[in-house]
Amino acid sequence: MARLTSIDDVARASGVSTATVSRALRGLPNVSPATRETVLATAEQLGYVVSSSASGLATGRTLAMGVVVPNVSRWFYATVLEGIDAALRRVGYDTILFNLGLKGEDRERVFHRSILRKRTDAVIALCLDFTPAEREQLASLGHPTIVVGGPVPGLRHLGVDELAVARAATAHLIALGHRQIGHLAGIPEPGLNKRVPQRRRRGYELALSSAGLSARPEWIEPSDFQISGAREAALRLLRREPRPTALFAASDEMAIGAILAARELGLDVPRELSVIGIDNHALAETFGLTTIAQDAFGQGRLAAELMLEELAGAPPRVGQLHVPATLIERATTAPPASRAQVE
Amino acid sequence: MARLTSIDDVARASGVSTATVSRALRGLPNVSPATRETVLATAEQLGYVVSSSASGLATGRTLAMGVVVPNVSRWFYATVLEGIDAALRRVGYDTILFNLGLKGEDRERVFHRSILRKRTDAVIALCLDFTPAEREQLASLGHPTIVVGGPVPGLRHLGVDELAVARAATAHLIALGHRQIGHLAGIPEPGLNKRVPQRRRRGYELALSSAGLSARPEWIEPSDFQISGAREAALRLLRREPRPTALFAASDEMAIGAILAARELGLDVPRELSVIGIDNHALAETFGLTTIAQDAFGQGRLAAELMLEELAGAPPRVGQLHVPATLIERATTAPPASRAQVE
DNA sequence: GGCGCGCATGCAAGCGCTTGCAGCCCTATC
DNA sequence: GATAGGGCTGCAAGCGCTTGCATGCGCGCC
Repeated sequence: MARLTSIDDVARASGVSTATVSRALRGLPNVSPATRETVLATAEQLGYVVSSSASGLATGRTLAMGVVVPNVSRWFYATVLEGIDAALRRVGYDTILFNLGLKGEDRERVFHRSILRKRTDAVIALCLDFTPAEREQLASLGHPTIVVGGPVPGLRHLGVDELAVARAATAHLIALGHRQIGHLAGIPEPGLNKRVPQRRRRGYELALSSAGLSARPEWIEPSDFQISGAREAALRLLRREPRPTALFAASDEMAIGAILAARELGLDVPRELSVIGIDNHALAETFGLTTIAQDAFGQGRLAAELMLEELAGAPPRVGQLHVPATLIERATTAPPASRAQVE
Repeated sequence: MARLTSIDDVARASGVSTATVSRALRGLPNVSPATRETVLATAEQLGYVVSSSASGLATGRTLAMGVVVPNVSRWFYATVLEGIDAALRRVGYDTILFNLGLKGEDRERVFHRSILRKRTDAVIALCLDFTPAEREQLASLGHPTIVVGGPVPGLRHLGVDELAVARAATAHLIALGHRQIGHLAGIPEPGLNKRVPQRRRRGYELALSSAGLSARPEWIEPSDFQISGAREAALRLLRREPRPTALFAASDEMAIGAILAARELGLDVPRELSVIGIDNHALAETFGLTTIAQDAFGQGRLAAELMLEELAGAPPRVGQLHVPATLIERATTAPPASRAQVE
């Protein structure tokens, strides 16, 4: 592989010192307009690109952000990742992906301090479950860190208020007149943040009890956060009698699973069964799904911007950062059919 | 930020030179077992991690692979990305993500030679459409490059044989006895490889003509590769009379859109309409979808391994690399209902 | 007309690591 | 008991860039 053109080549070709080239290229002051222009032109002509290793070594900055994700195929992670990358790309930062894998076989490699450090200026972690050792390593990394998606004790966190979101979803069903409300609950998946399904379930229970209702255990059916698993869970739940008139699913993918299940059972949504989810997943609109929307892309972007600000010297904002979530009413929720008779 | 521990710290603490530390840590020969053990222990104790900038500068290797993707939220890209990352992670390589975005607003930033070079040892690009200038930049990058997913003239490519896959899918429908076969065709999306939808459609046409059938223009309905768009396209197609008895969708997501559309129209799948897709998407099983499966994860892994081999000095394998695809029969295809009567 | 100041530029010392080369010691060989 | 050879180790020169400091120039000011 031929030697790439270095700053010396540019310096020689434009008849100035490397120091001047460096300053000119980075837009630093104290470079005459004429010189700057010459340098820029020669650099362009020579196809010069700064070596990130060399400049990283000299400055101590890598201009790269580590992003730790459990996987990249689920909507939330993929979308947050895109938000992060977009924000970083704007300012010339690179995204270094650390895909832990759901099965977690790579966790140790990432966390055994071998990777996160020295290659990134900051780290954004998505909604993972961390062991105390991992948490400590993240915290002691010596550079800004934030978790997006699910609260992790001891680490700064950015995301929706899971409890409030779940309450709002359930409350919407209650407000429509439903009294028999089931819940497709998330299960704690290995490696993923356990708090998210827990809080969503707790929010459901709180909303019910606030309305003087109580959760019937047989109307709470757990499954993973996937469409297929939720479909099966919903089939189990809906085959039981009596059947709830509405279902709060812990995520849109689960809600879609519920809709599929309902169709298979010949139940009309929303006449015979209302369904609400959380997320505003890409497919939510296709299914006409009523949901509590969260802006995953925006969360990613915000997290990245926070990190960049801190790297630029801004004082760290501590504590939990809650981003808003809003109800989007579509076609899967309606007053219970029975209600018309009751009234 | 406190200075991180450097190789000098380890050297001093273990009473040897930095050269020896470097050799010991990297498992190089000519280090006595005793010394190596001491060094390893002190390094561990001090929490030493090599600075990728410094070692990158010294060796000319960054130990990072650039991965250029159009987006990360579609199944194929996400899955290939996971395959790549898994293969890289195994050998300590990092994945640097370049998310172009479908709208392509960041393309220039990536391609204006400012990013790809000097930070990565090799580049894997996913199924994108490149301008001639971009192709040239990729080719002249001076390090190994490969495209996964769709053939790009002038660049090495790895993926299924699109034409053959589409023929196989269509041929399966023909073999079942279908004579009226429609096609949910992909449209060339901005920034994405146009050849993929084109070849899939061409394969469909070839399969038909091989069987003495001809494609009826009104049975070919184009849409994007998403569930929602395909659903609408399928609704349009299926509302027309006469209606085909089978549909070959250019991807599983499109096939799922078709299934949703059929259900909405009250058509029984597969009795009144057979549907076949391509991919074996994560949702294919949930929908009982018959499909031609391609191993996206494996393609990513293979691409990464090829790049790693070449970086290790192996001679580059040139030419197109076709990976296998296999028919998976599930529940959305069956002989046409009319056939029983005909026979 | 001399002095001081500020701007543009260059010099050179790192940043932390790798690696060719040289040196040392210890063992095997004759 | 020399000698050669090999295994360990250290020295030091970079890798390509950034940046504090010094230099030199031209200008405005008194």
